[in-house]
Amino acid sequence: MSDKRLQLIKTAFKLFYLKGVHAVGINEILSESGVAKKTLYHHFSGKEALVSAVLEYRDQRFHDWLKGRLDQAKSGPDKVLTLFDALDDWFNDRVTELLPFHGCFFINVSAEFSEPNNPLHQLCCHHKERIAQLIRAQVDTLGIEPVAVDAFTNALCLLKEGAITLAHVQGDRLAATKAKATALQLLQGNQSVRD
Amino acid sequence: MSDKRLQLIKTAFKLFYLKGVHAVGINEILSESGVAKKTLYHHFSGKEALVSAVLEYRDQRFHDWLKGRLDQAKSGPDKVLTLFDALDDWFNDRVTELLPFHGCFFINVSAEFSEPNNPLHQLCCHHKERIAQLIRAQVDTLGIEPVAVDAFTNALCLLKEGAITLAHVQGDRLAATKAKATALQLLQGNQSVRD
DNA sequence: TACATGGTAGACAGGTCGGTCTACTCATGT
DNA sequence: ACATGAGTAGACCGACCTGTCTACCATGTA
Repeated sequence: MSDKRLQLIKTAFKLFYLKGVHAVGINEILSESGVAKKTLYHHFSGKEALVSAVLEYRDQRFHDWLKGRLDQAKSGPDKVLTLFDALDDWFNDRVTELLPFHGCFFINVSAEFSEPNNPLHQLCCHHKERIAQLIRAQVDTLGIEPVAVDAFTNALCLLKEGAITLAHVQGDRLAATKAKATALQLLQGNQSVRD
Repeated sequence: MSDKRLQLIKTAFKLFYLKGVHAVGINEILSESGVAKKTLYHHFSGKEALVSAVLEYRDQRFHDWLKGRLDQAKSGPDKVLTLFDALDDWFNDRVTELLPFHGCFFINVSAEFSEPNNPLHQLCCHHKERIAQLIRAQVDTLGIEPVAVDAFTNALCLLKEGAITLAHVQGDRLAATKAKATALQLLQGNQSVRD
């Protein structure tokens, strides 16, 4: 990957994430990154292709970060509860590699390109599916019945997205903590069924 | 409220909800609504004031609709589970007054105006708080301990927002059903503690 | 040496943006 | 009879948008 190309993607992400895609013009990205317009159109066919590349870039960064965090979890309930500790760090700007929290980039982009068959919207959907797979793998380690794995994975994904929304729209910095408490309650409920 | 003013708000909402605020120009709203530009600037000081009025309009409609649904619930667990039946109808376009589902308008607008101190963002936050109050009132009817009321209200809000996000970004039309199942599990967990 | 490649700076084109303004119509209340 | 206010149509302004293009500069390779 070319130097300038990456530079463009990083700058574009920073601005898109902060202000939204439609609110940021090509020229702003160029002046901020110090790259010439011709170079941009050498690497990307247009703005949409740049947005697409930015989505893939963020998908990779976010996925890697979360996988790293989940891999560190001790076996047992911690395998899933770590998810909410990671979210808590994200919401409260303790993860420098993700930049200051401004909601989920993919939810934000989905909001701007809300048609389900829009390619950018589909990239956002794909990201969410990858993250859900990551969570499912954690739930699998708990050793509960397959039906319960599905249900619990769904619940964790719902709580995760809910926490992101609360943290962003309502500025609720405790959202991850609340979600963790709910997840713990579900976990205990599951156990009592088994006992 | 003037006839033309309401017409502008309705048309603007339809377009903003479908395409996003930044993606829709004043001229499109005018030609779609058949209102003259001068009339728009007679009723609103600018585009931002129009967006603001649209947010208030949608807040009122959504709040009234949800309150109506929740009021119909039978006493007992149904008081809170009705919430997810209502969401299910919304996600699957069985609520004509809310227009075809394109996510939560307030989450979408928050994504485009993500600075917490932006007035439009704050209106979105205010809407979410009003809806949360509605839910809290339902939880109150369950007659559980005050501490549990807080926790359960938080959980329901998280599940609600999560369901909206899943339904929108991932196009998961079953999101409300999944959230309902999780809520039911929490409800049963709460009861087993009391027994 | 000759030439392709990736880069810079920035003028330019065609279009759209939000917003202002003029000139006109029409109903209503005094 | 007439002023007022709400409305229409649409020209116009300056700013900004995406995207193209020219002209030039390095650098590495055949």
